[in-house]
Amino acid sequence: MARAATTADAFNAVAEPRRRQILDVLAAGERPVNDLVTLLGLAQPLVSKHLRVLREVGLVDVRDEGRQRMYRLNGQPLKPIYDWVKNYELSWTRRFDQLDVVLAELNEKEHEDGRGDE
Amino acid sequence: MARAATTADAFNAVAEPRRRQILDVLAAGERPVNDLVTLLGLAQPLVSKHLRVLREVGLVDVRDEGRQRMYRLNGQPLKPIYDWVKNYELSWTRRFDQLDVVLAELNEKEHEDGRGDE
DNA sequence: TTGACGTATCCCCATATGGGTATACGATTG
DNA sequence: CAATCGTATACCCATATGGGGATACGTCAA
Repeated sequence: MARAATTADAFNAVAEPRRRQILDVLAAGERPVNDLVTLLGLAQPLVSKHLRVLREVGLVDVRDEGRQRMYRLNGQPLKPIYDWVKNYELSWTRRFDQLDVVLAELNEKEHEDGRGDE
Repeated sequence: MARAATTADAFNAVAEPRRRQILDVLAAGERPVNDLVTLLGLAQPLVSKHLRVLREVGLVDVRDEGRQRMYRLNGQPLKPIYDWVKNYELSWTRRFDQLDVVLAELNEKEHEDGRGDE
């Protein structure tokens, strides 16, 4: 088996930086494809492909407007990601506490002053 | 170019469900590889490979203990993910507001009947 | 109608994935 | 010393990626 499809879930879809960029742009409001092409400086087919992935995961909605297609953000599929990482919030906060402990031990050992930097 | 390496950043590393599972287990405390093999029911080489990815992204630390290798969680690399998704928190909350608006419009339409489109 | 525009799709490629199996390597035990 | 445990690595595969170029398709303008 190869890597999971990018369309498997929001986790995979959002792993691609360009896709995050697109969402960041859309966060400001609805946009036609060409706007994204210009703003991101990517080839149009590329943008369309990324948009397709985002669509399949439900991260964007489309609306036909004449010959343009307006894409709009839908953050809902991001919630599982948020919920998952949120549980680790302490883990990088506490990290500093642990680091402090280690540093304290080192200090004691050296027994001679020595406020390390970082 | 193919897809970005799984070791490119935490976003990619964490896109794999098994890797998230591993982190979830380690969140409870340090563990040797075999514990993970048993707990996750995966082949040992697979676990080692996933751990390697996590290591390269800095999501886990290792410590040699006799012939075992104790893996410990380090949530710090998850912060960028948290920071990014956090900005979209409103986006799935507000979603419901927008839905309310749509529903309200639909109601109005049903009552007065007016323009088509959506 | 023809033509131009805005997008999506098609085909081609290099890459590296997750999984499997076999094996290598260090540490411990006998 | 040899045998064994705990892990990591080496290979082999099928898969589908992100990017490029060309083109098809639908919509609107002459």
